[in-house]
Amino acid sequence: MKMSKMYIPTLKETPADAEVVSHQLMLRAGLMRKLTSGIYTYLPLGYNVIRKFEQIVREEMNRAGAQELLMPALQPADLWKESKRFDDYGPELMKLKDRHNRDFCLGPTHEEVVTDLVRDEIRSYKDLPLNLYQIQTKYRDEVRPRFGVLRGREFIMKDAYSFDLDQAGLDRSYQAMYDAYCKIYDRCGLKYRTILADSGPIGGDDSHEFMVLAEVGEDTVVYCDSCDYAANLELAESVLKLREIDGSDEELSAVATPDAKTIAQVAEYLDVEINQVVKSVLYETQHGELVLALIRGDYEVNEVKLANLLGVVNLEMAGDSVYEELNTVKGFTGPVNIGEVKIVADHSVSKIVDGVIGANEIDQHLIHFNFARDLDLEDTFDIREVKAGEECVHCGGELKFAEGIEVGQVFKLGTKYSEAFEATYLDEAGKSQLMKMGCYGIGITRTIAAAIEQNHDEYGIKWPLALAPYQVHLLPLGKSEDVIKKAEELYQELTSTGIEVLLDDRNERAGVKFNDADLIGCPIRVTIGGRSLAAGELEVKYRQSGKEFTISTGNEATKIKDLLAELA
RNA sequence: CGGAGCGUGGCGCAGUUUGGUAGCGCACCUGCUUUGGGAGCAGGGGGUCGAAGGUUCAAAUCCUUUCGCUCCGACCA
Repeated sequence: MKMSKMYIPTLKETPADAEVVSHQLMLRAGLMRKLTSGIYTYLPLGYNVIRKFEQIVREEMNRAGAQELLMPALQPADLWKESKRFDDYGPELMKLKDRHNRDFCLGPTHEEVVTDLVRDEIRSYKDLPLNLYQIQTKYRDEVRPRFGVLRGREFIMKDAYSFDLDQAGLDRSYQAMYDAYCKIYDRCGLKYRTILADSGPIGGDDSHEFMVLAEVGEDTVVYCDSCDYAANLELAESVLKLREIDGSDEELSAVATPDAKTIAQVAEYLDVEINQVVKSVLYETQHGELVLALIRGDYEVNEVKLANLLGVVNLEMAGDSVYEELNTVKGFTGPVNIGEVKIVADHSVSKIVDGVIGANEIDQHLIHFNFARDLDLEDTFDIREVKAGEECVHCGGELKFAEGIEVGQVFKLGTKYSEAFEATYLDEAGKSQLMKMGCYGIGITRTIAAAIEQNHDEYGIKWPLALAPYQVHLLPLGKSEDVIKKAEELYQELTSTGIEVLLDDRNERAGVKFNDADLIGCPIRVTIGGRSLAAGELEVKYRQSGKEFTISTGNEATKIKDLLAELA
């Protein structure tokens, strides 16, 4: 493509409202422009990159036996009510009404639509397994869109859905998708890690996330430095060190703790270790159920673990009215005499024999708390948030934290949706069976941003070859006829052999061309200058490594083709 | 949804405290010169100062309301 004819509005200055590098560079390199918060127009160059990535995704999905289709983005609410997700999905679901006041939503994902399709069309075990996918614009009414395309309200996603006869089939489909995802990210030259994940409101059993490690990751990845254990912080586990305390056998008794509302203040006031104080956190589920979570003072409650344990989707810290209702006081809440509240205790409090708890009265705590004696609870659970430096449950190694951008996720859904939608088939015995489902997503636009986060320098983007909008950037310098003629010839020759070339035929000074080339970041830059051309040479620079060298004129196209093959 | 900040030509910003006829850099147009890392000189075009209402002889500036955007948090893939 000739730059003089292509719309590539590069920016010299960094846009003020872009915070992260990928966002800044996507604007600066002329890949996209913002329409409104979290919603972007993809310009020719950016759309080029998107198509590149989509093509890789398509190839690997097809190779793995999936079939592409296209489902509607606009969906009737009835379908979502059938799966209970019209409410469960919460405010993230972009809802709207038509002129007849009927409820609709814009799809953030397509389990409902695809299951509805398949239940009507698939009747026999002979039709399974089936894996359908699409690449489509998705919608999520984000609370806070940010980081450019990393967290948008409208974004492009590849989503696939598998339907199998039984668990063994689902396991095979899942593995096939997992393997395909690895190939996709490998081909893009991305450094990633797969981690165990929480399945969130989508539901299901097994799930892995594909995380691109970067500086601005939104998710915290917990990984072991000596084995391959890695998990989302929301699910991560670690070895719990219980502290054996020789406690007295004294009865619970109230003590005054004026103004001591935090664990640290209580511990200091009473002169006890923080891990003798029991933290009591009051939550309210989406169904209005009240839950008091107990955890040792030196730990934090992991709300995702707690929500999963309770089997709820939404969990919020209780509001002031709840404290009034229960006749207790924020900062002095405790599990004894708390009233109509479900109590969930973390393993970390199970051995406490001389602990401190809130007394449910202002400026009062209870001491000599003995967990086993004073509470009638059958069990304790893991609702504890892992901290960096703790021990790995698999090998005893040290757990570390890293930031990651989630670019893909695979789920085993099981029968959650086939049950809700009665998606069944007749087996060989003529008996009706529920299909086993899986779903698999890749954030297309998000992956592009992640690739930039991982491949850039102070001058611009350094595209991995597979994602580059053009493989070769040709820079003729000056107005000499020889230079222009050579550039035109080389451009034609390379293009005709299928190489993607961007020719900077603009009437610009050398500095402008060099800077734009660095910014746009094509893997190979070929400079054609008056002097070097007269000397029978073309100059080559690799954007990724910075390596510079010259090639002699004559058969340049072949030579450049060889260089590309080397880079691949 | 809480907290903070910002809306002034296409972009980046100053001007707002102390009201007095809207400015700078980049970009754009014309001409001349220049031509290997974001050129120089000269000339030129372009702005309902986010919107609405109010105070005033006079409002970008003061007051009220409202909309939008960004960041932090909560939340989330």
